[in-house]
Amino acid sequence: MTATISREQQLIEAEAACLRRGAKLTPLRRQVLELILAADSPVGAYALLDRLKADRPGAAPPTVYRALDFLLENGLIHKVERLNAFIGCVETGHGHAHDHPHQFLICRRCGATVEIADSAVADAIAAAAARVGFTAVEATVEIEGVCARCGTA
Amino acid sequence: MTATISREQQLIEAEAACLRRGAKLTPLRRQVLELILAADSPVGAYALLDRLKADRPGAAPPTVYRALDFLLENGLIHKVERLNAFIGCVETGHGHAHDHPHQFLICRRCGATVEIADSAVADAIAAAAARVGFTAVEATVEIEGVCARCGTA
DNA sequence: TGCCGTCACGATATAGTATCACGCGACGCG
DNA sequence: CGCGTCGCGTGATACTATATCGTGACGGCA
Ligand SMILES: [Zn+2]
Ligand SMILES: [Zn+2]
Ligand SMILES: [Zn+2]
Ligand SMILES: [Zn+2]
Repeated sequence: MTATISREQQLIEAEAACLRRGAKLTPLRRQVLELILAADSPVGAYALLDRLKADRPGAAPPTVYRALDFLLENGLIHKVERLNAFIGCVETGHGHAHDHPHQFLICRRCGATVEIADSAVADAIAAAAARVGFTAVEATVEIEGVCARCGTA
Repeated sequence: MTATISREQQLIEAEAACLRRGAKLTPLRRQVLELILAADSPVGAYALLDRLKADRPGAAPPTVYRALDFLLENGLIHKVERLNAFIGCVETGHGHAHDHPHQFLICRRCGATVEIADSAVADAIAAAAARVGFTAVEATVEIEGVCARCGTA
């Protein structure tokens, strides 16, 4: 399972990024991040809460939402709006910017969700916005369809 | 107020589109659509419910959600995922397709949300998906930033 | 050392969004 | 008339997210 290696690398990257930013990846926050990275699809806040309760019986909604806020602010995870769920950020090149252009591909059959960072899409969006005098700051792009695996099967 | 004229035109278009599709725009559904078109920003389901209750004291969540489902299925409105709110579709050219490529521009200052249909964005998205073997069916594109009015002010 | 501000987090309550399940009456059709 | 479908009323429930208060740990600074 190569995914395990990638997950651990992501955790190491995350700790490094927090160090650079002066942000504290506390045990609780790290544990929530681990839970998100361990899942193979986006995870809802209450699913995280349930899993968290195994270790921390006192965990409540604010516990997980505060951790999620931290992880979002530090660019370690993203929210998938269509699913009300959270997924780890795969971007490691630029040091987990607070916010970077990205898009999601969501498979309708298997639920797999992958993050891509296509600059042509980002450019087209910025251009379309500028054409009507709108200054784009951030864009949610969530593409539903059928992934390669499900398409051939 | 030219918007009023546009709204009435939208309602007429909506009725025509439903006739063509064999769908029934009942008084309740029409009223919900009117409420959505009357608002100058996207409206939440419970805001609609509150306004609906003025006329229909018995209205409950399923009342409005069923109407919203109908309007969504018939392409008369869209959901803005980032806001958990609904907005009228401005597309009248192709007869309110069940589903057409579109993008939203959401102003962070004034909350104004406008729908555009930029084919360059749609093409870039389809191309980016195809590049990784993904067949795009539908895409949510919600662009946050500053609108022309707020940018110059 | 003592004071103080900030921060992470526990704990309780509440707000906001969406769906389920049941039933009934209107309508269209054979 | 018998029957199926559909629109919608009604009550309950599930799911998602935030508000508020308190407390203990830590770090800066006289
Ligand atoms: Zn990312
Ligand atoms: Zn798939
Ligand atoms: Zn539209
Ligand atoms: Zn504005």
